[in-house]
Order: sequence, then C-alpha cells, then structure tokens
Amino acid sequence: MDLERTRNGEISLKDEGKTLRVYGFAKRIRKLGGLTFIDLRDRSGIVQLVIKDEEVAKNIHHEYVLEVEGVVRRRENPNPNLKTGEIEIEVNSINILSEAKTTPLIIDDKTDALEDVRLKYRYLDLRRPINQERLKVRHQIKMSVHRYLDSLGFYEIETPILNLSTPEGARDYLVPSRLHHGSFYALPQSPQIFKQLLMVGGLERYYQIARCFRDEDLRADRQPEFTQIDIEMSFITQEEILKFIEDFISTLFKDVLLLDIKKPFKRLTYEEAIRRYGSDKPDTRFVLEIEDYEDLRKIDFAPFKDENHHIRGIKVSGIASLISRKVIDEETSLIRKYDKSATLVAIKMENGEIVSSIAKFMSEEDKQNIIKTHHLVDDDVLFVGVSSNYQRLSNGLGALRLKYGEKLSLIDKNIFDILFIIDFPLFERAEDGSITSTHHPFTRPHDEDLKYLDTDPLKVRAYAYDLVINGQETCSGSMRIYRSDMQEKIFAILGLSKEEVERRFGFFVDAFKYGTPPHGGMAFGLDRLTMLFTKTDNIRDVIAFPKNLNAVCPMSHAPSRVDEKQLSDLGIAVTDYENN
RNA sequence: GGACCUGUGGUGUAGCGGUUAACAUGCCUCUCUGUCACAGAGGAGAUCGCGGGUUCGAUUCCCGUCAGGUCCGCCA
Repeated sequence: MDLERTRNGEISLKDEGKTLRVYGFAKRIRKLGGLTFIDLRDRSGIVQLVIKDEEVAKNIHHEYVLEVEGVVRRRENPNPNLKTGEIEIEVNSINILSEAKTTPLIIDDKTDALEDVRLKYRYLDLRRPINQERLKVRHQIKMSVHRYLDSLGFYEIETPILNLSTPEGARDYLVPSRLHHGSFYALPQSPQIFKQLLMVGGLERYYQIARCFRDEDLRADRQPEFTQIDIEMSFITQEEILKFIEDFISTLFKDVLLLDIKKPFKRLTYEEAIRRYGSDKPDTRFVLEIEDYEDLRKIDFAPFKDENHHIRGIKVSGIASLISRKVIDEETSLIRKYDKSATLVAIKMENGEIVSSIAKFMSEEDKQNIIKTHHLVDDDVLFVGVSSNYQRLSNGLGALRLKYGEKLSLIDKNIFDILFIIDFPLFERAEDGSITSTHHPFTRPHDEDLKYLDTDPLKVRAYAYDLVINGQETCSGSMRIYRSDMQEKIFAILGLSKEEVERRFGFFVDAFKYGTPPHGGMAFGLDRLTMLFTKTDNIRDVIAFPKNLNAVCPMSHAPSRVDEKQLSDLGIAVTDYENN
C-alpha cells in the first residue's frame, strides 16, 4: 500500500508549480477582506494557504480539518521564521472534512491553559507541536532500544500482566477473578520474577519494554503505571553489566540526541553519595558538598556536646546578607521534612566577624578557629545541621544543597551528568525496626560481606547499582541470587516464615534447584529517560494519557464505580464507598 | 496519613469589606488583496469552586469542604 502523502512541513521551493493535495488543521486564519491566509498544520509542520475567494474562506474556522488542493507558489513576502516560509499554496478547492467547536486552549507550544485543563482535553493538548515532539522522542528511544538490544542477541519476551500477588514492596493493583471468587490477580510491579525464570529457562538475554503498576502515592515524577526497559542477562558479571549500561546509554544519546557521551561513567559508592551529597541519586552537576563539622564540637553549645549527634553542613558563599531569621526558619523546616529532630544553625561571616545565633557560645578563639578551618570570607554562610540520625540529617542537607544549587544557578542545565551508584546496602532498617531489602529480596550479597550475613546483616553490601543522570534515578539493577539455599537464607533474614516463602515464592525457589545460571540485570525508566531527553521535570509531559496526582484520569475520570451486576459476577460487595 | 500553595467570563490573570467586577487572549459581526501573534471598529460572554460564619453589607475576612498542584511519609 502506498502511504505517501504530502507533509505540510516539508513542502519547499523545489515543489514550486506543483499541484498538491494537503490535509491538516486550520491553525490560524487571517482574513484581509478578499484575501485569506490560513496556516494549515499537520504533524510535520505548517504550510500557508492563500484563498482568493471570500465565499470559500468564510466558512472556515479555527481547528477545522481540511482537505486542500492547490498549487505551490513562491511567496511574494517570505517568512524567515517558518520552515516553509518561502512558499505557499494557492488554493483551488477546499473540502471541510470536519468542523470544530472553539477549543478551550490555544493549540500552540505557548498555550494559555493550565495543566488540569490541558489534561482534561488531552487530545487537544496533544496537537501542540511540543507534545508531539515529546512523544516522538519517546518513540525514538524505544526504537533505539529495540535495534541495539536485537543487535546484541536479546529477545523481547512478554511476561504476564495477571500475576500472583506478592505484597512485599509497593501495594499491588488487584484484579478480581470471576472464575475464582475471592481470589485476585495482581498487576506486575515489575517483571522481576519472570525475567529471572527466563534465565532459568535458558533464554540468556531478555528484554521487554514493560508496563509496571504500583499502587502508591503519586509525585511529579511518579505515575501509578509507568514503563520500564527491563533487561536480564545470564553468565555475566557486575563489571560486564556496568559496561553494558555505559554502551547502552551512550547508544541512546547518540541515536536520539546525536550526543557523544564520555565513557566510562563516574562511580560513587552509596556510602560516599550519602556522605558527600546526602542522596543516593546525587546531582553532581555542581559541587557544594556536605561536610562533617567535627571541629564545632568544641563550642559550648548543648546540641554539639551530645556525642550521639552528628554535626554536618554545607558552606554557601555570597549569601550571608540574605540569611535572615525568617530564612533560617524556612531552611530548618526544609531539613525537618527529612529529619524531624534535626537542628539547623547558620554561621555567617560579615565584615570579618562571625555572626550567628550561637555566637554567644563561642570564645574568641573558637571564632578564629572556625574562620580558619572553614576558610570563611565575608558573605559566607555555614549551614550546620545537628541530629542523631546520620542518614536523615544528610538527606535534609542534601535537599538544602539542591535548593541553593538551584537558587544560585550553580546547575548547568545544558549538560548530562551521568554516574553509577554502586555498593548499595543489601538491607535497611524499616520504620518499625524490621529489616527490609534495599533493592529487592533477590539481590545477591557482596562476596566479601557474606561473613556479616548472620552477625550484622545491615553491614552487608549488595551487588546492586543505580544509574543517576542529573540527579534522577534512571536505571536500577542488581546481580541476582542464583542458589536456592542463599535465597532461602535471605528470606529468613527478612523474617519470612517457611510457609510464607512456600506460598509466595515456592515456585521461584524450586526453579533454582534445577540448575540456574548466574544472572543479573536492570531496568531503565523509560518515562524518566524521556523526561531527561526532553528536558521536562513533569512525568505527565511524556505520557500520552497520564493520571493526575489523585491517580484519576482527568479525561475519562477513571476509576469509576461499576454495575451491581459486574460486582456480583465477581462475588464482590463494596462495604466502604468513598463519599462523593 | 501529614505540610504548603492555588481556585474570579472559554483560557490566563488583576482587583477590593460597598466597583457597572478590570485587563489580555479567544469567540461572534462588520471593514480591509500580502498577512504571518495581520490591523481597525463593534458585540456577546462571570451567580468570583461549594457550604457555613462574622458584618448593615463578603468575590474580598474566618471556619469547613471539594478540586488542582508541589513536597514529606510511601514507592521490594
């Protein structure tokens, strides 16, 4: 079948004199009495139509869909701002294919409507070139992924959407079973178990551009359904996987953005990332690092004297005059979002003097020591955080660091800063004191740390790695456990009973008893990659039909109540309807 | 579960204890043959999210509620 059709944005002077048929939306109409100009927009761009018959032009309005036949002419007054600015189409005939109501938003890159209006009329919003470009980039990333992984011998394999619920980690989206009343499938949070079983199945190299579902609260960069580029390999080492990620990401940047990325990527251990940046996804496009301020312990200020307290902070230059009591209060509440019990004090340098709410606790010698140790010059500020919780204090200071990086324009928005975070801890302590997996329970512990598994599990590092780009977690992966005895041991440390393991993961643990290749893999967030490539910080911008923060589709209003019949077929009675 | 911000014609904003609720844009009509954010003239369009309170009087102040957004918790 011949799908050739003239694309409006590609008509040029070399078509001069040709009679063409073009299609599109009437983007803008300029009537000058007997003469009418229309910008006709299709996906490729716009071309100007000229209509000399007033009667024909009269019935055409904004966003009408037109079929036009006419002759390409050289323009008397070219428009250098338009790709097709040198030509126009002198219209012979126009067929109005579809009329249009007045649109609730301006269909242009620079629109007037706020996001909730745009999402309610997403199909109109999608007509804006900027959104079409974002979806195009998303498509190009996917095509690059398919090409590259195919060239390396990966198979794309689909895994089930209707799955067994395994309530570790995020909440599952549940689907009731009609044939088995009272039983539920769960939508996949990730294809994790299946891709590992594909390795047991001897497929060796698997990938899938996989939709994943997690029933947790949303954020600007989090949707309940999102897409991962999910990859798994057999007979591979962590070092080889990191190398693979470098090549994979470089290929994407080259294919989609025509950018050459420097390899190898920087590496930071998890410990170092928290210590220096207060985050496991640090933005290292700027310095402003967090430091330990042990020297301040000498000051006779009670919070500094508590040996359980960590004293850490950042030094920001050139802002002392802006740091009022009010600002310090604001920064304190920022820190306390992460660490409720943290204290924040500011030590300012003004006119060669230390100015601070805790200056009264300092001797003259203390002050001189501080100035010397921290190389303070006028207008410098030390933000000093104090807390017994090293991790949370560091997270809070990390947030403060980001705020000032942004505020002082220290961040170069035109670069891509790429790094690996490695050596994640295998476990972490949850709020309730229990031990949970940092990554997931299938992550292989570091060989060197196996000795701590029984004595001090929190000390065990994992073969787990993240890829961070511009402070965004873009990829996360690990080497997997491939021995069922080790897997059972990890489940035990996590506090799962034998019965629970049997019920939830029995088939999985069993599978490993029939010969399992060492394997590992990772998943890239397609949505986040697209956000980075299109320079937006809103995940809804890169998803054709996203949900709002309440997980509602602003267009269809899903989710909804359903008929009693539908419920009774499923053996379900709702006992607690949301009031609305 | 919690914190903060926002809610005024179709859209985006301004405003103020008493206004004819303002501006821009869009829409409709008219004039206009070289525009390209066309220009000019005229017109329609808003119970100021909803409920309650304070007040002689509330779009404005207070409380509640709903909706949207940003963040913390949560996201193996």
